[in-house]
Amino acid sequence: MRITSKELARICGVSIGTIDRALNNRGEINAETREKVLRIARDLGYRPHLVARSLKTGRTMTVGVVVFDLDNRFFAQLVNAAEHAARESRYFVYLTHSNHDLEQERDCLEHLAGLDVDGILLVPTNRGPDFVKLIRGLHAPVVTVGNRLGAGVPFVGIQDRQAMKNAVQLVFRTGYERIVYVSPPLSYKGRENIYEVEERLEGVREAAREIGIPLVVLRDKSFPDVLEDAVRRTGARTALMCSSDIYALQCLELVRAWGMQVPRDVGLIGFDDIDLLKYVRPALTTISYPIRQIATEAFALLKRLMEGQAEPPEAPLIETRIVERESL
Amino acid sequence: MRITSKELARICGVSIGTIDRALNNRGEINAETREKVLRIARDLGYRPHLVARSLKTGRTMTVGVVVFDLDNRFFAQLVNAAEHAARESRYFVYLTHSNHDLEQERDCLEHLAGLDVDGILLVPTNRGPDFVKLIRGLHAPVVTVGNRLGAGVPFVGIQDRQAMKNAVQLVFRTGYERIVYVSPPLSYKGRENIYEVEERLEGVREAAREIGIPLVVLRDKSFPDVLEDAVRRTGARTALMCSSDIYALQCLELVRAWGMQVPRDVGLIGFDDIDLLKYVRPALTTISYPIRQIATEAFALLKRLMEGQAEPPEAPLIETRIVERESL
DNA sequence: GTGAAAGCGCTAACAC
DNA sequence: GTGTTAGCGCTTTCAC
Repeated sequence: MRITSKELARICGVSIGTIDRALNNRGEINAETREKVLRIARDLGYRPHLVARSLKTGRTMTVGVVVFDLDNRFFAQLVNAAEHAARESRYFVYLTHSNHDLEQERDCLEHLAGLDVDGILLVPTNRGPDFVKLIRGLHAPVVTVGNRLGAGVPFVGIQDRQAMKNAVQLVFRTGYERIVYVSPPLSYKGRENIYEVEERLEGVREAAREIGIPLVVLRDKSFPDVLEDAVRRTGARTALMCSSDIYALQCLELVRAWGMQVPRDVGLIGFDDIDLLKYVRPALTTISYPIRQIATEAFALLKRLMEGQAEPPEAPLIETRIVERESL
Repeated sequence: MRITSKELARICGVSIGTIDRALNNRGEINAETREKVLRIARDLGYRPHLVARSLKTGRTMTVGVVVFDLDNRFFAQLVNAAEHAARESRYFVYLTHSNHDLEQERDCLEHLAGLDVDGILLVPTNRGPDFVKLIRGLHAPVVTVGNRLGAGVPFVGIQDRQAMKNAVQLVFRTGYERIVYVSPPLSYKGRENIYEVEERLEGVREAAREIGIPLVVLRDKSFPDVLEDAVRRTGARTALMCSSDIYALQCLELVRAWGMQVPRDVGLIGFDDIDLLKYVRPALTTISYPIRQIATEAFALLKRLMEGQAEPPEAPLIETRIVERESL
């Protein structure tokens, strides 16, 4: 069995209060006594019972993280960076994962609240007033990432819309005469929060309109079936823009299958700059998503919230940059 | 503030004992009373305080996971699968990550023990008797994955050695006349546990000796500097074998840079079958690492251990299979 | 069928 | 400088 402070007190021949003073060096205590307690504690492998401490102090020094997909490289990086930031501030991480399921996401949040986490980092798939109400009822600060809930729920994100506008301009400047934008839905069970997908689409639309470059939007999951037709429809020089790198890679395969080459026959640009791009040829031009920075800033915000600081819920959106490689 | 069972009792006008009977439907209780309590609890958003429950019951329904690298796709999948398995058994996951640091790994384990987790899933980097002693002192069952500690520490893994022997045989049968095996060290700060790296190397060596096929082993981190020489040294048809897919992808790039083609000029085979291979051309032949299965079996074993079952610490190693694609 | 009370291991306030 | 004690929110045993 594990050794408790009470037992340690008995063995050291002092009171439990003295044990506490020695272990957490608080208050006045005889140096000799402290040394003795510390030594015996070490020898016996005493380890404070953090659950009991939490019950007493009301702080768990723990943050919960809720993502909807860990298999996705993207979230893995997010969790990684968050874990890193948390550790630096001596917080531990409860990882939960909602598996694209709206109900499971609510469960995760409720459970984390039950575990009395000091704060929660959430990549939401739910949205709407009921969900916001649930979040407020958690009695723990929540910071969202990726999908914005609005309604004053703290959020850290990037300038999706502006990023796409910049990309469209680059496409135009590079000499392309039309754009096919591939933006399939991220599929969840049930209703979805597709804030980023919508923002990016809006950015493309706005910029295309302003510039006056023709735009075809493919929003369906079955875009591979219609892509070739969309690309070859005219003789005009076409750029394929994708709402994420994963789709861009799919497009790359398809284009190759038709016997066309990137960028000679068609231009291609992705979004996210996922790390596996370094193994892809031709090297994909893309928009970088500063996931590390997002995670770090999100945790920093969460930390300030956990420490009771008043904060504006939404910090300025983070700028992105285009990573120009070979595909455009 | 959150609402407690005591307060709920006051509001419902019953005793705290009755509250418990209603909430956890135990023992005999008047149906009406129960309904009333349940209704009020729901209306008030009562949520059991899991920390307090744990303190009382001595079980946290939580498992700790310790990996040394989350940025690595591989561990992300492991964590993901483990989280999945854990959730199915109503366990929650504490994720910690040792960042390749031996000391940090020990910290993680100690902290998890302090958090009173019911069990721990560990991908160890430390090894040796002191580390095994530390693990035994945790007072929680530990299952290791990836690197074997021996000394009776429960372990779930694959037949690394046999997998490599099979691969060497395939290489030979396919008509290659010599092998260059690339197996750089996984770098940790300090001493490392490289059980799998060693097993794979040993498998290659044994099989090459048995078959009588010439073998060059490149164990250094700087293998890119000497690879070309090692490959071109003779006119014999050469197969490049790598201890992991990541190195195989690096080799692929290098081979291309010399103006050679895979598999026409040189054969290539990796290990792990990481998912990003689906975007790589030529498609890489590799050995699949059943990470999902490993995670699932590891958690299943951990669960039996947590439930107090006596178990042989090491289950039979899991078989692998070669995924034949285009590179060999 | 319900209430009262002890106690999990720790921290912190108070007494000596 | 040290000891004693209450109490965090829950579960569980024992009365009634």
